[in-house]
Amino acid sequence: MAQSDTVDRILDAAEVLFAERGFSETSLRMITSKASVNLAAVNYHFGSKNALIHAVFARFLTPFSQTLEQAFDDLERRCNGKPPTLDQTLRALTESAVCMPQRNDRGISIFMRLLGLAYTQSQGHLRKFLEQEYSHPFGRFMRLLKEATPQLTAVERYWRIQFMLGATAFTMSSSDALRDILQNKLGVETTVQEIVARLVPFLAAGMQATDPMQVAVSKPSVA
Amino acid sequence: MAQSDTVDRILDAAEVLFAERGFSETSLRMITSKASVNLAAVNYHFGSKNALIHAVFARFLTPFSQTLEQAFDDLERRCNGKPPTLDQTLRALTESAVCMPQRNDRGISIFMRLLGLAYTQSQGHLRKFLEQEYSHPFGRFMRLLKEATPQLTAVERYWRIQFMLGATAFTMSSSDALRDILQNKLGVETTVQEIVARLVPFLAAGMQATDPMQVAVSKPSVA
DNA sequence: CTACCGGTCAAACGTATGTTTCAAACAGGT
DNA sequence: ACCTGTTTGAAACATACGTTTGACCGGTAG
Repeated sequence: MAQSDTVDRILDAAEVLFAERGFSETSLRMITSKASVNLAAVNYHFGSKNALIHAVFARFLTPFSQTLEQAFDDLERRCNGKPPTLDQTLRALTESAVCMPQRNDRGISIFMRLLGLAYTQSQGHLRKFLEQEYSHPFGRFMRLLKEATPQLTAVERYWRIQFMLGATAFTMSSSDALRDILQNKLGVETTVQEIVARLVPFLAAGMQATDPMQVAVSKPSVA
Repeated sequence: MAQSDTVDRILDAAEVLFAERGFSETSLRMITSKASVNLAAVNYHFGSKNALIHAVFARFLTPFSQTLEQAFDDLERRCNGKPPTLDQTLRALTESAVCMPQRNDRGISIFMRLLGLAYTQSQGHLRKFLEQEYSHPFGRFMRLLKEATPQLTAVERYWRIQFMLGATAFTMSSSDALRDILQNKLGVETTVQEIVARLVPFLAAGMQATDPMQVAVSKPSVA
């Protein structure tokens, strides 16, 4: 305990509380009291609440983006030259997320929810931070998606990617609550791995649905 | 102007600001100054900020749920006895939403985003309010979905409904921004009706994907 | 021993929030 | 015109927030 584990205690507490309650609804006083550190420690070590939020994301996202880039490298090498399929691309992403070394068993669940919140809550500073820090793996994922769905027009693909993002971010951002509901209503336990295993086929099927606009062009009066 | 349009001005302003910034991030002072009414008017007319949030939802959701129930009535009458298909059920929902009398053209977009926030932001009071106020049409929609997808287990169907909700709420909530991006990048105009026309086949395809868990049971070692 | 320095602590700061107060303005019925 | 209940107005209220301050502690180097 020679040099402060204060920083880690703050990050641990902040990560959990942010995931449970959102960013604005979580005060520094809640965080510091959960972490059993002094209130001033946050501003001393991180500078501001926003910087703390960035640090929480960076602690997970930096190793994750490295894992992901490597997974993409492996995937492209295995396909030597040919573009990977949609299913392969989605699995590379989800498996990189699931297989990250976790601090605890709820780690992946917590972080999925944080990512969902990042998209949902209007925290301009956070989106800017994520964009300029992690644009490379994100752009690469987009390129793979494009190559995996050559049958789609650019416009149709654009919208379907939004649909995928939405289903993912939304589900993950409330996955704890949803899991509880499921447990109460149907008495079923669910892991994040299971949710992801269910989500990927749903997304892949949606991405590969026949283009309604193309159908409309070729068979304009179909029921 | 005999009896206060203050109430409506507050609701109009609150609806827009909540959709743009979320609930906690929107103060009563922002709302009252945008609405050009006195700060105290909110607590006078609604009682509290939470009650104002409820009123914003009720103003849209009450007529919508009536329209929806009627659309379900029509649908079931047309199918006399046989359960409606998934596609029919989804269209009944989306068309009821799109055809609601709008206060302005962005009305549907604003409200989709609010629904998304209601699910996402941890506002216990809101979820409780929505559940006990609109459980009937919601339960009816769920029953129709169940009858339209008899091949799914209850658990799988539950999650896929969440995925659908997510894709819809997310896309609709930011459809204005997304439409602008699309126009700038690809020079394409898009209407809300078109987005819905693209969304429904995506959702239907996702809902009808083969169940990954069933596959895993019957062919455990499939690639 | 002294001087320093990274770190912690209790306390305070300024600001913004939701809510309350109470007097003034207004409407409609008689 | 005069009440009566309803609606607005400006100001204050108490509270919670993020941030800053300055004293204090425990090593380590000069």
